[in-house]
Amino acid sequence: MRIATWNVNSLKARTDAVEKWLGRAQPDIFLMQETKLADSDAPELPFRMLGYELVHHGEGRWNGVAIASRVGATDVVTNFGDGPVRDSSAGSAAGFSEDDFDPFDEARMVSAVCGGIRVVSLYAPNGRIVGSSFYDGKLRWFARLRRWLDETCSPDEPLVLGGDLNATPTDDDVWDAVAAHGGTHVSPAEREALAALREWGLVDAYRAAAGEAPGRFSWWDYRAGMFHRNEGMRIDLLYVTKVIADRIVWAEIDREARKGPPIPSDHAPVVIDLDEVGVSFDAGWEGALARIAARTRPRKAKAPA
DNA sequence: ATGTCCCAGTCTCTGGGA
Repeated sequence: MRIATWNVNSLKARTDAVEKWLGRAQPDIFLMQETKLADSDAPELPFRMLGYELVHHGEGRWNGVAIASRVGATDVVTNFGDGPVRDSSAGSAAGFSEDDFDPFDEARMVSAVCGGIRVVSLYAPNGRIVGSSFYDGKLRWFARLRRWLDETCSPDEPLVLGGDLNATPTDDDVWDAVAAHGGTHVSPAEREALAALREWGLVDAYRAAAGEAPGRFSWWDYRAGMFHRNEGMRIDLLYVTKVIADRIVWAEIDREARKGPPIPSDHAPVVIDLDEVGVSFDAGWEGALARIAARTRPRKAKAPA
């Protein structure tokens, strides 16, 4: 079982790239973010031609999350079950004052049960500036996510929560914690929000498999040659329950997919493979994580140019 | 190095978001 997540930065602009990548990577379950499409414009047919059922939750111009699955998709949940999001197709929706911003008006969460696993595709708010209402909304969004887990999910079930979380778990996940983003993505409150997910019962799948793996990022700004200098952040995460974690046999961030031409997304896909048989967590957390890391062999970080 | 890319409308440029 192969599961992947990728912020595609417009599925419309990236349809060809995504199709090619699906043909090469062959994920069974594929989470997407920033599709930037209305549901009515979701490219269901191209996905169906490749054998995937597409579950799309969008609003038009911005945001948008989706799940493509070739192992079925049932029990769909959007927006934490809290009701419809806005329509940002038209320009009238453009531009929000700080007072208008509400992350729960936006298409940032979709979930389905695929192949016996509950999967959740997430696109966390950016936050923009620490202390802004956008930042406060980001923290409220993370709190809602944790409450949704508390109320609807169990840490004992097979669950994969993945996507662009727009936050780095630790300083190891950012090229320069001081230079990064004027404080967002690295702030203590954002990291506490991620820690609250792990404390609920989730494991950072890539970190568990790859070990320290310095310099392995999933996002690089388009500007200033940051990709070629490998100045990025690991903000695209797959957080999984223990019953999933103990089946991980391989994990990778597909840096090749961040290269052009044509113009790529500014994010790279994150991929994990699950075996049918897992290691046991019974002997203890650290031991299980060490065994997961021992049997996986992600590539080394590419040296900066 | 305030360096790019995506979107829609004001439509070969601009403003907004990342």
